Amino acid sequence: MTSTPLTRSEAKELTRRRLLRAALRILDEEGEAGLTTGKVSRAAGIAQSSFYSHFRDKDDLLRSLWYESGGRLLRSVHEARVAARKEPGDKERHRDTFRIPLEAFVRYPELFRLTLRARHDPGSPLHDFAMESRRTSRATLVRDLVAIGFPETTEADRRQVEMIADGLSALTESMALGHLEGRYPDLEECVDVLMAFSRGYLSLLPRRADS
Amino acid sequence: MTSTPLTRSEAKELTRRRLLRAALRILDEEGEAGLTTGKVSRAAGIAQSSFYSHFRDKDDLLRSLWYESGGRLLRSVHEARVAARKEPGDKERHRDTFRIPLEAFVRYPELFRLTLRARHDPGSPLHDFAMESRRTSRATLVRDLVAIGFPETTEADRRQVEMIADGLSALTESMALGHLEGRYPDLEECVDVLMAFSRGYLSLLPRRADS
DNA sequence: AATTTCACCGATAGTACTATCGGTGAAATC
DNA sequence: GATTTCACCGATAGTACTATCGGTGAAATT
Repeated sequence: MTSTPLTRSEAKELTRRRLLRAALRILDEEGEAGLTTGKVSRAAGIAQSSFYSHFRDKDDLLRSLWYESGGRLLRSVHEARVAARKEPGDKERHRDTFRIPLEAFVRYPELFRLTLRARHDPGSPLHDFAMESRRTSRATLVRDLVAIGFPETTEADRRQVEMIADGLSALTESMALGHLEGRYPDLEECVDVLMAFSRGYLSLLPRRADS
Repeated sequence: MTSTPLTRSEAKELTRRRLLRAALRILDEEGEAGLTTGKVSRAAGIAQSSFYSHFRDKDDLLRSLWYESGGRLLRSVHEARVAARKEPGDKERHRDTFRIPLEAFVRYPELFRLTLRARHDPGSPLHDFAMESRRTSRATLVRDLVAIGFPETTEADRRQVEMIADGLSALTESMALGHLEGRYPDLEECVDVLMAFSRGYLSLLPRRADS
């Protein structure tokens, strides 16, 4: 019971956070069609009209949700992945490249699912953001694979690395979804399977001529 | 220019098909939020109110779309996959297990994307159908994998086969998406990569003691 | 040929939601 | 202590969509 001598701006910021949190919950439970200014406001304990003291309109809320939460999540995954790839050849580091994104997705399930939904729904105000972030993510992964030794001399090479990157993302996401659905309680088992699949695409890696 | 002495029920069936086709196009371009009885009807060349001569309500339209088109697609994939697995050990049959679903997805892009969208959107009237069909699909794949030799004695075994099945679906779907986005014009290249990944999970297959 | 059926129409009642408006009181500023 | 600011409120205009209704004419049935 800390007494609450909140300043005006502190109180406002608190309400804003409640709105964002409520929006995320509603989105996760009912999808974008279920998200209305009325529901969010009621869930946050304010009148529907007061919503507009915090956001210009509904799209503004969604954009804020993306930038202040979702974008951060994806960026952290990329950074962690890049860091993990700094130690190539290390078996445990290799597991990390799967474990870290997996843990990030599982840590923020609503954001993870929001991203997937926005990616597939062309009508979502977040569709373009989701696609853009997907492109970035893929480009990062491609760079990592090239660093490991995948060739990108011909167009066909290029396409192949991109396919592998896409495949790895899809695999990781499906394991995270399975875990969140309660089917795969142990994340390490998920990493095991991801490692097994990775043995497959590594067979496409040409033998090094040097060293 | 065949003259058109259409019977009444033929004309009605034609209108119904136009409605379903228009709905599929709008869904693909704008998502479920963009689908209104007015838009579909106008696109099919009838008045908004006439929509209700063909469907009880909007959900009825979506359900019809699912059962008369989407469900058929998924069933055909399963059947083809099962048939392809009838010849185990054959390299070309193995490729078929990837090629056939891939071709089915690519053949009906709107239905494919509709399925993905419904799967991720809890607010969609098709969500439950999509999840159910996903479960069926997974179960089929698991049975195939067990037939190949994957153990399912312990709970951990069971989980692992399911993960592999999930992974294979996710991989195939991501390749199909990449092709539909124009990034992977050659489906055989997609099959190549899927085969490479499959080399990985096959390494989890225990050596047979007999024969 | 008379009668019935029904796909289609325009009009509209009903519903749900968005976004704006003027008002209020307490916090912030002067 | 007087004044200003502003987060919040209820009320409401405006918009978009759903689904129903009675009417119409041509096809189908008798």
